[in-house]
Amino acid sequence: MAVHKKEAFSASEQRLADWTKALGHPARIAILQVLAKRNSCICGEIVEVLPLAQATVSQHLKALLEAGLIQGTVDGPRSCYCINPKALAQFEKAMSQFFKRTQTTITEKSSCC
Amino acid sequence: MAVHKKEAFSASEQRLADWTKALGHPARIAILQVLAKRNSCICGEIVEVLPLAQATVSQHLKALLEAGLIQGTVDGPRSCYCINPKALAQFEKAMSQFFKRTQTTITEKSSCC
DNA sequence: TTCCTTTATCGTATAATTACGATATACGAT
DNA sequence: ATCGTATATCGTAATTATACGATAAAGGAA
Repeated sequence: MAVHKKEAFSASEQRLADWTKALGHPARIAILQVLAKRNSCICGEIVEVLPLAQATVSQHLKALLEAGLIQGTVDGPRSCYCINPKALAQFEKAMSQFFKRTQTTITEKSSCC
Repeated sequence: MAVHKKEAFSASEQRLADWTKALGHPARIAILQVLAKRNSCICGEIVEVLPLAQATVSQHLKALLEAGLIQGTVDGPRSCYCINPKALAQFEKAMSQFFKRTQTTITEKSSCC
């Protein structure tokens, strides 16, 4: 019983799904916004701002790292995270293509339900 | 042990998270693209196109419905789904605001990691 | 009415997610 | 060398997601 069939979809679909999945939690959205606002690589400050325990924030940071949306150097008590501008730009491009594909052909009257 | 703390975040963060979460699976991305391409309310055709069982596709459709990204009238063997253009437009707007907030202040040189 | 087709739902199994406390780790400061 | 602070990881528990077969339900055709 293969519980995940990601492999059966196209690479671009998988990539977009990975990015949107990483965004699919309000805490991770909030983290990205905090990182962008400060424009620096704080970490403990994130914990102070979010209504979550330190261990949980660390997990969310890991998820964002694995999705490539943030960068980080993790050494000891001096962890440093920041936005990955290149990945975000690619993500934005993929999303705009997705919206273009799903919206342009649909008009108000053609939606039948 | 509250396993979900969504309530602790802002409404706009929750809304964006709900939408991106709904997009966070390649099957659901594929479904939206098929619905957009056909511009009509097929349903069984989706099952033929996707590498998933009918029951699984139905579950994904339900998730997209609950997120509001598609519309559907479900009566008997004549289910009818289609894109929800209004929701997609709102989603697109929220995403572009998100990217604006997270990207404009970050330049290549300011990413410190 | 009786079949057939289509689709949703139920039941179930497995895996992943979310969350937190406790602990380990790693570095700077004393 | 020891202490303190910051952060990642471990262990754990509860919830949700993913997937599918089997079944129910609902309508059209014979």
